[in-house]
Amino acid sequence: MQEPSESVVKAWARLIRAGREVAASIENGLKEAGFPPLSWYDVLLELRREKDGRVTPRELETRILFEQYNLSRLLDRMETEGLVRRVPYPGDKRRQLIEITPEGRALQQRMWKSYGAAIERFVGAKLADGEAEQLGTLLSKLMETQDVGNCGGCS
Amino acid sequence: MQEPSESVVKAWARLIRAGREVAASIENGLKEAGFPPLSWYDVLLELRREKDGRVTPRELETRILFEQYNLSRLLDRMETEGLVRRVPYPGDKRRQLIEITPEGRALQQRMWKSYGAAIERFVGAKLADGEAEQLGTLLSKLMETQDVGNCGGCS
DNA sequence: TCAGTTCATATGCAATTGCATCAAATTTGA
DNA sequence: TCAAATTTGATGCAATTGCATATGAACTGA
Repeated sequence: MQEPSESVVKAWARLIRAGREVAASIENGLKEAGFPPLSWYDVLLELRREKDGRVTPRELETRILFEQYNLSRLLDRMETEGLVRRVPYPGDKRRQLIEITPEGRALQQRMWKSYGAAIERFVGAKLADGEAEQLGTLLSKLMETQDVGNCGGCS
Repeated sequence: MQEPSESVVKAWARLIRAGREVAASIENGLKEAGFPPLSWYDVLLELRREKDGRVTPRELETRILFEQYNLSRLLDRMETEGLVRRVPYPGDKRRQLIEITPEGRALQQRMWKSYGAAIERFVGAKLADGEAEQLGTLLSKLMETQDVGNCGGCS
């Protein structure tokens, strides 16, 4: 086993701490403005990005990194509030499509006013020109299974 | 209100996603190895860093970014497991000191074997030389209230 | 074609978190 | 010096999450 270097440990610690701090600040702002949690926004945004405003729960799950059972219940709550609707998936009775309602679209737009401002305040304003780009690039290296490994370009 | 630039939004999104992905991977490893969650480790580590192995809950709270009531209950669980002990704070009967036990120290050490390896695997191995340093520097800009503002260096 | 497997979603129950509030001890300030 | 305010920590209760498993639908392969 390989011991991580000091700078790696520090990067990890800061990743977690910065993420939590910024997320807490942003969530706070939303809550004070009377909005639901960020996870609701994430769902609404993913749906809004689809031309027909529909996605399967499975797809949503991977996009917003939610556990299946948690998403199922989040959708329950959002459906109760009239923000989304469950509609049958043509040709497969196991599956379903989650569809955003007009109320859902409206909420997403209202939330963005508050959310976007918070992102600018707690992220944008703290970084100099080019640093956001740089940060994004570095973070993307931590994501996904980028271990090509056994078959990188094999024919 | 200021709209965040695209690169800022992307950096924010990746901050959250990368944090979650890496944290999930690491927590998974710990769980599979039969260890408690990371929050337990955080507490043990903070205590171990003190020469006498003691800190007040208030101090812990800010160091590990835990809500007071959540920390109170986390300490309940850890105390039940014999990893920490609550001892009276001399001169103030409201306060207390959390003290790490020998079992707590032992657990911290065992956890580090697994935890350190995971950090190296999911963070260190994904970054080239110097990138961890760079990432840490960028992330630190997002933290703390760096708005000196009203009294920066006033006499 | 049908028994076994896999897939998509839901749900009961326990653990954890969030919120509001409490109780006790200390500090403040008139 | 004492009432009011503040600080520290705990706790009842509701909401959320995690885990295990259920339910029903669709594939798979002899």
